[in-house]
Amino acid sequence: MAQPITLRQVSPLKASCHQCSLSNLCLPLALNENELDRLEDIVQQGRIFNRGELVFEQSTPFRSCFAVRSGAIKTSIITESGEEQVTGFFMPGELVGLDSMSSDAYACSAKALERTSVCELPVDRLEELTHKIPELQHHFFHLMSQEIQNSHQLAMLLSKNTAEERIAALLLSLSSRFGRRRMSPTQFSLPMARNDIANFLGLAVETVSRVFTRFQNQGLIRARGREVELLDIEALQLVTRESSRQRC
Amino acid sequence: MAQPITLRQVSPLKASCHQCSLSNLCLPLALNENELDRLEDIVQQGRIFNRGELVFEQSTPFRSCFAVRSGAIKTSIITESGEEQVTGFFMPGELVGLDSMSSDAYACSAKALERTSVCELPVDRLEELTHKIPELQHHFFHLMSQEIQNSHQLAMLLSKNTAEERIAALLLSLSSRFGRRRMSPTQFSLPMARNDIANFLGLAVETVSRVFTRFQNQGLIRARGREVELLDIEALQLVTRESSRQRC
DNA sequence: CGGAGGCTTGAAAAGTTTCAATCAATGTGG
DNA sequence: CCACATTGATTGAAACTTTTCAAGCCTCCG
Repeated sequence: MAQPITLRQVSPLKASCHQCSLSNLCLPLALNENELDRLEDIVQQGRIFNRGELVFEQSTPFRSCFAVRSGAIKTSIITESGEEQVTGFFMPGELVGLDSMSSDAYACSAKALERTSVCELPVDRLEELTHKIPELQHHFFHLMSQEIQNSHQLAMLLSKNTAEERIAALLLSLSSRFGRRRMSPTQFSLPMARNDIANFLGLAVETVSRVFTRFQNQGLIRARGREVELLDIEALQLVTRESSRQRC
Repeated sequence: MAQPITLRQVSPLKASCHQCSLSNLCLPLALNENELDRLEDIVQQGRIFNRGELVFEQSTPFRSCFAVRSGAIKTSIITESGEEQVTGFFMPGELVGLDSMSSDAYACSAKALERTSVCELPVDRLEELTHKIPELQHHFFHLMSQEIQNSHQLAMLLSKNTAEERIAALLLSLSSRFGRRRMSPTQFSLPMARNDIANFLGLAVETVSRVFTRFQNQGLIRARGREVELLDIEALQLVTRESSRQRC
């Protein structure tokens, strides 16, 4: 009984953009059957990275973008002085590596925060394909543009908002990103350490810790280590907009 | 004698991507003659905006990107609460509007900081063309990716660096961007007000002012209003890397 | 000339960082 | 299997940077 199934799955790593649960978040959006097939041809699916493993490393030759299937990835830049700067967290359905498309080397390193499965998209073949399929090119422009906007949002958060506002914003962002998947938007496990959060948000670890406990005392969240429960989402949203309220 | 020349220039606004002095900064990079012609067909050159005029406005239909020919543009987002957040300054040879390519409306407003000349690139026709010319598509991916990296750089500056470091970095950035043009990298006129600088760098105007005078007292710059002279570029570079030095 | 806006300066207040110490959780080796 | 080392998270108090508020100055332009 297993035989015929095995035969049908000769290439098990190749046959699933069609039924991938991430498809509307990830690339295939707006492609027809035929085009999806061509996309699948170039996608290497099902690569697994364990917690702490590098998906790619800054300054090594840029070959591929990676779509997160499950798990989580953090990207970071090592500055000349050796400091790490976390530039982003990537959840399932999100595409890592777009910021490297302007050079021959990766602009940042990408590390798996937990056991993580990704699809690899070699850029040279991807560019060929985007050239052949206008919708895919459009989608790619879309994704990159979105990345620019995200980064602007982050810059805004960092330049204008207090520690509480930044952390509330991060929690809400994670919540909605979990929510888009089948997971609970109010109760989840943070894939990253306090250190990563602090680094990403431009704060000291101690500040992050203090804000978490402050939120907890105010009944906004319940946090034990990386386990987080959002108890009052609306209040958290209010926190992120606090900066506005004051100036009106 | 003028007649035949006039005839050749029937469309004076259309005939200059070839000899444009910005061509290696801007789009035409790596295109052949024929391709350049096709690019020129879709580019509307020579639009002029006066100081303070909007090149495009946030939330209005997204139609075009704009390449700065001369002058300077600032982009900014108006948040729900009505605050302005400056997201970037664009100098000659730079492309404005890439962050809007993910939606049907402009993600930010673009305002001319001084009398500014731009080339308009309608996106629908641009996407057609990038589809036809792989090099142009590649170049566009390149530009957008660079924009992501720039924004990450900015986020880094905002999250990790002091007021002095931020301002030194901005001055050096402007310097190198002026330098790439025919202009002096050490003596120039800031196109933006202190207010814009402060907003962009996430500081209070007063802080910007103080740092300027501090730099002046230290002999790093000479500043009178918007006129700036960089007296000691190496020292300024040291300032930007000060954060590194401390941690080693 | 006078007003308006932009720029500068000072002093107090606020928020965040830094330093230091403690605690909890986890894993290792005796 | 328990003591111990290690790592990450938390808490407190002092130090520092930046903001805020307030006032004055300069300059450009009607």
